[in-house]
Amino acid sequence: MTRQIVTRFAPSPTGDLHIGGARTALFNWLYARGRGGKFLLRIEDTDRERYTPAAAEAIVTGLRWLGLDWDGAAVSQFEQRHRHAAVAHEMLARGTAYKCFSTAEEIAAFRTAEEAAGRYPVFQSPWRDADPATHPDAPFAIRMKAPRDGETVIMDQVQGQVVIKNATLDDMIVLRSDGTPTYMLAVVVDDHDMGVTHVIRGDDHLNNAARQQMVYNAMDWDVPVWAHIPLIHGPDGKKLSKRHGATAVGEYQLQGYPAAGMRNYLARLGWAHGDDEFFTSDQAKAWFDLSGIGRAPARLDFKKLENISGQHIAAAENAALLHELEGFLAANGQPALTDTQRDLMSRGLYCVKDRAKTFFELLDKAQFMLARHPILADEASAKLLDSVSRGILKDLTPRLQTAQWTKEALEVILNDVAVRHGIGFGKLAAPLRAALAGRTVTPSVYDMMLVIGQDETILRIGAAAA
RNA sequence: GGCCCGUUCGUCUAUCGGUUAGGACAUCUGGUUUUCAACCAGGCAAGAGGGGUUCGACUCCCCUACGGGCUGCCA
Repeated sequence: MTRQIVTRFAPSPTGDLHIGGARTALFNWLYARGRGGKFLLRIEDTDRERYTPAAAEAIVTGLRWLGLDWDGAAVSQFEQRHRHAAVAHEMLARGTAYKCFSTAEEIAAFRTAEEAAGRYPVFQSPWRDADPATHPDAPFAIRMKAPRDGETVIMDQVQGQVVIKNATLDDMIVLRSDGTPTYMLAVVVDDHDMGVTHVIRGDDHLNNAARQQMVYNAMDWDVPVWAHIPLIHGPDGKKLSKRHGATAVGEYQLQGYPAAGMRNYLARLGWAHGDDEFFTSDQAKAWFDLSGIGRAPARLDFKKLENISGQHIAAAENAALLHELEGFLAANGQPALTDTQRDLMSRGLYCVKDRAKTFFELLDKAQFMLARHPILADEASAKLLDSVSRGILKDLTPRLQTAQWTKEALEVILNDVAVRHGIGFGKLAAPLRAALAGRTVTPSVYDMMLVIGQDETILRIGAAAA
């Protein structure tokens, strides 16, 4: 029996959940969930100067919206600091780490001097092999005693075999002079303690993996499976930043993208399963594999996001779609739907959902269900309600009053009225659309009449024809 | 500067030595239509450059160019 797969998402809470981070979380989630494994969440909050509870909360909110559920409670890395320190001291005891009394100022001075001389060597602590008897009674940092010769090989599921010469790596600090652990130590200890079997993260950590692997070795721990995925770039190919527009997942929710569409789009960024473009999360879980991840950074394409988003809105169950729409309204600080509106929407969603790419568009197309008579005609549709058209609408009204409210019966009536006035159906539909919705762009006039019902239809036509 | 990673249509990608280099989004043309969306038919469009290896390279190797990352007592 093979070990259960455990993945994790370990963001640092420095702001909102970044779109790149969201994709990393998605990949971890897909990998674990598709294999009956566990997906864990750990907040890397060891940098107390930058940490804010609001940022940690934003990450949780973002993941929840995306529908990426994690197992157990979120782990705070900061709370594990004593455990990290204990491991650092164990490394000391094992002789795989040593006390370094060089001060930050000394190291900085060394570096500036070397750079001024045109060199960029790694700092080598003079205390690496110092006799403990010579140790001063002063604060010290604990540095890992990294091998100086040979090379460290990372077997990466995405990048392949990556060889890094040990001479290019310095003895990294694992425990600061104030007794707090560094990130390099903390990740390894936490991942080990949490039983993480697969580390799937951005390739900005690829070089770090070599140093972290040294910590695993120093502690005789099993090295996890590495998978370093390329970062996401902006449409111009540069590193994604604020000027590219939305970088936080929360902004995508506010812009009206459904979570399922977001997951689908993000999954296709840097990963492919043959020619499949549109798929559900269940399919993605079944298909997702590390071997399908590309090695080149991907760019954001909002047009494609919109397209995928529209497909997911069209394919959604009405009840679920309505529920998510209400979440969208709440997130945007919009008033909640009234019972009447919700009722109309659940009956009429079918005729608007396949023509909307986002919830904004969906709401716009659904305007005829949200409004009550009298309908305010916008400028373009008001022009359609001239005296001739109003006359036709007046003529239509008595027929509607006695009509059986089915599409077939309404078709007979409208066609008949159009013929009697010697106009094409389009000429009749245009003012009718204006009367019913006050817009020039709406769903089919039949669908609108059937959804809002006979009474409301007659009231709206009456108001427009007056 | 050093080290590491990358480079197929505008974009996301398929291809895992032999294909007319495929699909999707976008875009263009035509059709359909009750407006919009959708839909149908079709078009445009790619292996960064240069060397090798091989009967044969998008695929393997090297160099160059370009892009990205790391190089902290940040994460």
